[in-house]
Formats: sequence, structure tokens, C-alpha cells
Amino acid sequence: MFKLSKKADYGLIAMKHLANHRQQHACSASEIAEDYGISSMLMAKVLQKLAKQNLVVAKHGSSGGYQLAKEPAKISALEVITAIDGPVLITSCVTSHGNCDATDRCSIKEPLQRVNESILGVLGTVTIAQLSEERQEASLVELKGMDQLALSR
Amino acid sequence: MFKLSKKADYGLIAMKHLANHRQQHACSASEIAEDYGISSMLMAKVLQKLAKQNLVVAKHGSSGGYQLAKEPAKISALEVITAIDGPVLITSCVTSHGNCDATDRCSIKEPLQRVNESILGVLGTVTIAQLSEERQEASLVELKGMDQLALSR
DNA sequence: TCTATTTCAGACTATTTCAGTCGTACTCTA
DNA sequence: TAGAGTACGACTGAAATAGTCTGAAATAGA
Repeated sequence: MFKLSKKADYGLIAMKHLANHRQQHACSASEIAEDYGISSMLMAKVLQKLAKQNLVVAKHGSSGGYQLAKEPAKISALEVITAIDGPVLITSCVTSHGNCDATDRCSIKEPLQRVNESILGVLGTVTIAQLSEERQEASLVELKGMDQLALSR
Repeated sequence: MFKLSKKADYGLIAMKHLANHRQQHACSASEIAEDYGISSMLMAKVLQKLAKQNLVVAKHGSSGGYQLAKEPAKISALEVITAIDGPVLITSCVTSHGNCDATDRCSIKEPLQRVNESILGVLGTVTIAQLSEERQEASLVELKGMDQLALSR
């Protein structure tokens, strides 16, 4: 279809949680998992992937856990999603190694790549900070403005 | 992940093909399928779905086939994709019936919905006509401009 | 009216992907 | 050094997807 994987969802939730608890101690995977009613095993897995991409920092040992590696405003949703699910590719053709068996015939590839970039742009624009600020007018208006632009012509 | 299904791909390819052969006779499913090296059974299935949503018109009988129901410029990629894969929903939470079992806790839903709308906007902007015009400067520039807008801030 | 061609519809199978679990090893801190 | 935590890969079951098959109805032309 055209959906985020659940893991990516969880990743975004976790990032938001960490953003809201920046000042405090590191949050353990199970702590976050409990807050949202998700299996702690699974949340741990998601956080591991985020840690591998240096989006969060892991702190071992007792009273350990995870913390954001950067400021929430400097982490985009796109980064989180790609960290977990790999690169965002709208079609399988789009990738560089031509696994599209109709390379020359599949004439739709090139324009779709452009669409893909647009979507990357949208996802890249949204930051964790925007997700976590509860419903501050500024960001919502900004996003809304963008919608209209995209729709306008 | 975050990909179009192959069927949606095929759908777009078929629509483009039909757009390029508008003036001529109706194209049969197997004719299109052969052109792109896809199983004709599968292509038929895809076209059936498109016909059900009134994006193409089917003509039964010998020398029958499919034709576009509207002008290529009036059909968006979004229409084609939703016709085949159903509504585009970035998260499973986003749907109206709350199948997100953490409705009140999953605080990420609301901002993601906004992102979803942006993506719908992008897909709704791209028309079959734009896909089929080989590489006419105008449309490319327009799309490029949109990318930059989305990326800029 | 007969036949060939083509769409239509839905059931069916196979394959791939995804979600989630488990087990074990490693790393800190108290 | 014990307990709390991360790290990582293998594994399983379920669900979505891709693709096939069959039998029917519609149409054009001989």
C-alpha cells in the first residue's frame, strides 16, 4: 500500500517521547513501551535501530536508557523513518540498481522519481520538535500553508 | 515500508499507455501487458479495477479493449492509486474508525494526518498527462519548483 | 447464428514482507 | 559482582501482495 510500517510509527512515538523528556534522566525502552502499551521487546528493537543511526544515544547499565542525540528541531521525520525502514522509495524501479526488468519500457519511472522527491521533501520538513509541541499554532499554520501550495496548482 | 504496490505501478503504466494511444482504437489488456512485459492476466485485473472506478471505459467483444474515460489532464495519479490500492493512509491510526488501540496515548496521530494530507496533495497534483508528455519543460519545471518549496523551510 | 476475441468476476495459490518473540551476549552503574 | 539495561541475530506465525486459473457474458464479424 502506502503506509508507514508500525515500527516506523513506534519510532516516531519514541522520538517524541524522548523529546518531551529531554531534561530528565534517560528513558528505558520498557518505560516508553509501557506508556503507549507496546511490547517492550519491540520498542527496544526499534530504539536499537535509531541508536545505530545516531538519532538517539544509548546508555547502558542500571538506570540506563535512551536520549536524543540532537535537538528535536534538528531531527526530521524522514530521518527516523529511513533509520527504521530504510530509504523511502515510492517505486521499486526508482532505486539505482535497475531491478526494474522493463527499464527502457517502464516509462513511468522518471516522473515518479520526481514525485518521490516531493514526498521526501514533505517528510524532511517535519521535525520531531513539531510533532512534540502539543498544538502550537505556528507550526500548524506553516504546515497548512504547505498543503495549500501543493494543492493549488 | 512506503512504496506503491506493483499493481498501482502497473495501473499508472497502463493509464499512460492509454493516454498515448487515445486517438486510436481501444487497447486490450494483453496488448498493453506485452508492451511492458507484464503478465496479461495481471494487467487485466488492474484494468478491471480502474474500470470499476470509472477511470477507463471497457469495450467488450472482439477488437474490444480499454480507453480513458476522461482527458489525461483531468486524471490525477492519486485517483489511479486509490482506485487500485484503496485510500492512501500514511498510518493505520489515521483512519476514522479508531483501530489504533492507543487512541489517547498515541499522540503522534494528529500531526501525521497533516503530513498525510500533504502527500495526498502532491499525488493529486500529478496528472496522467504530465506522466505521458515525454519531457516537456513546463511540467518538469513546475514540479521542480514544488520540490524546492517543500524542502526550503 | 456461429465463432473468435475480449472483458468480467471471483476463487485460489504462492510468495514475500512484517510484526513480534526469544535467547544469549555484552556493558554499564551502584 | 549483581542487577538493570542495551545489542543483535535467529526464529515463527500472520498478514498482505503478487499472480494464476476458471467459467462466464458481451461483442464484432463471417
